[in-house]
Amino acid sequence: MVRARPRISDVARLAGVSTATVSRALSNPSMVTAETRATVAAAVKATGYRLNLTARNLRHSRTGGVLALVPNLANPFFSQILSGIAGVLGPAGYNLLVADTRTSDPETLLAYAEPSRADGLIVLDGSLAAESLARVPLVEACEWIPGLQAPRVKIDNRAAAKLAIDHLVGLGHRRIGHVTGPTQNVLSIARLAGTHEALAEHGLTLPDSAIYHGDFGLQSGQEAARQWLVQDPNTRPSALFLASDEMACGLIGELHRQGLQVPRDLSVVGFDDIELIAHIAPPLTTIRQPRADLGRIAAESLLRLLSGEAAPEGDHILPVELVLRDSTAPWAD
Amino acid sequence: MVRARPRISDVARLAGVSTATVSRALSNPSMVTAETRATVAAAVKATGYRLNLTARNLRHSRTGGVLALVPNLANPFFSQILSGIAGVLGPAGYNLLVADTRTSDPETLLAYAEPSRADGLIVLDGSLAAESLARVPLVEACEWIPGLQAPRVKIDNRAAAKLAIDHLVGLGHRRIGHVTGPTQNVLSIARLAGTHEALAEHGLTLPDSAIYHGDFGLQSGQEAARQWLVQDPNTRPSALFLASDEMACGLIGELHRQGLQVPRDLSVVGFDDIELIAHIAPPLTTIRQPRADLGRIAAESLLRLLSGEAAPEGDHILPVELVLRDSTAPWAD
DNA sequence: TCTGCGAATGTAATCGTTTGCAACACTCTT
DNA sequence: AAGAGTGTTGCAAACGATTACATTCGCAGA
Repeated sequence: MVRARPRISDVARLAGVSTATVSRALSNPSMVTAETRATVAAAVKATGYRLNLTARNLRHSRTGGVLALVPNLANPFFSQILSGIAGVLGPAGYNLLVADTRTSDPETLLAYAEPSRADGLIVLDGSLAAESLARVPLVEACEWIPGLQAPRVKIDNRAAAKLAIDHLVGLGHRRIGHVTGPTQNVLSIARLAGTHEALAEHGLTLPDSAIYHGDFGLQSGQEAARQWLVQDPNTRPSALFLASDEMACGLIGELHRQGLQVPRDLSVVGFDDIELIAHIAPPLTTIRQPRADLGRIAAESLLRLLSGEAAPEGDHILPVELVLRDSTAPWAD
Repeated sequence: MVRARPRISDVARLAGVSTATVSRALSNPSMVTAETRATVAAAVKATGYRLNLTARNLRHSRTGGVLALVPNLANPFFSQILSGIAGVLGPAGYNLLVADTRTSDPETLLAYAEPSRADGLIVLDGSLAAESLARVPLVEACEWIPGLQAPRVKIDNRAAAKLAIDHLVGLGHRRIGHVTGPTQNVLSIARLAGTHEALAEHGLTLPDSAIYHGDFGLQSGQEAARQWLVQDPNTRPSALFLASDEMACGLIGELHRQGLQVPRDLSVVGFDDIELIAHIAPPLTTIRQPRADLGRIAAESLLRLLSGEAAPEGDHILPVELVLRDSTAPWAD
């Protein structure tokens, strides 16, 4: 004999008051007498009543959800960011929805910008079309969409590149190469530009032969290693700055397999400081991004936006840090 | 001059039909004439109408969302599972909500089992209380909650342990140790039991001194290494089976730092086959779990459950596989 | 005694869909 | 010509909350 889920009117009947009073007692307690409050509370307990969020959301014209658009859910890089986001959203009473922008077909993707699905968006993919996202409150995190006007939470990728390059130059390296991310990616572009700039400041250049095109993934790091291996040992880079730790892992793994040692034969600087790379051999020198903070701050910004506050002026830039480990070594030609 | 979002009645007025007809034309096209269908479609386009999901969900008494309860969102292990889940849910028209069970306070957590928040649950955390989840359609994936009656998608952890142990015994190892996960964790328990069993089949035992208590994390692998290092080299294990790859990384990293070599000084078998460990030095021999499949199948099972199908009989067991790499070597005492 | 006021509560409209039922227009039998 | 059957549409009642507005009541002040 299961009876349906109790509604507010069941509570009201039992408490001997109107539904309006129950509603007020629950969501705006100061509007009712302490006595009624107690009566209602008792009735709630007796009926096992639980608020129906869908109904409330309909009435309030909101959804209670925030959608994170992630380029690739399977990529561990995003898990910490999501964790940061979840940590803020949960306590604030919002649901965290996630969607993978790479594996969704464009039509579905368009439906995400749909205000009846989520109250706001956290966009982690810089390759989405600006116009399809124009209508919804959103913030961009990590990556950003050129031409899209929205609060951005990011790091200074150029400054980060400079940290890496300065470190390598300081160790005596003169032939320094760069392994990029996907060609169109805003991060790849910024990091490559930063590399160029930083090298120029030291009177060095980045020849095309020292630019290896990757895609942030392990395989492409491996591929970069292969390209490097067949270059002339006397002119190829003695140090590489890679746009992701994953690629650095792939690269180092391949070099090892070919009998070469890092940092003896090649110094390597990664990017991201993902957890594992502190424990591999050799522990990787890298640029640390505060991933959880990125998520946290993006979520906080979005909440402010949703609560009607004006969008902040400039971008929110988080500090990066060079983490020195054992994958770089002095070099003398 | 922004006008409010168009509703179904706006479309109806423009098309010269009733809201009922519009609704049917959109969600049940075969019920209306091709002609009306066209008229409605034109009106939809003209008004820019988009269905309000909250209203539909209220009417249908559903939420359109599925909630994944993840023990630790920051742990990359779960990202592939989530990816598998997302790949199924998206096309099926469900939103994927995620929540971190570790960082949520118990009260919030209880609210998750709330049917007005999600239509169903995918539980990835075996440490939750069975009674709080009794009411909602759910499936358990990877981990499971003892005493909770629900479809389970998992691997055979004992058989997996046996694969690892058989491999090590085959290489000549006789003193084989195990690094566990968190003590209470169902996976830890199963893997430890499997290790015991498999060793017994070979006439070997697992003394307490060869059991190292970890928590799946990198640090605890490091800690296990330290414990192993101070044991008598003549009696301590010559091979270790670890309940996670992360711990194996932590362990190997620490051994390297102390000047020991894997697999020369110690053979190591991990668990999970997370992506990176194929590229570290040495590439790790491990048990592969089909993580994306776990997520995919869990999501599919839940969808079946939600569509009213009866729950399947037994658990859904996915195959594991021993992936041979270079972290294990023959041993002769 | 009467008026005015504020606090607590009730009434009923509303949020935007879906859908059971009824109405209607046909066609086809008999 | 009446009745049955079929296919299309409209009416209006849900779904379950919130809230503007109305009402009631008690009490202070004139």
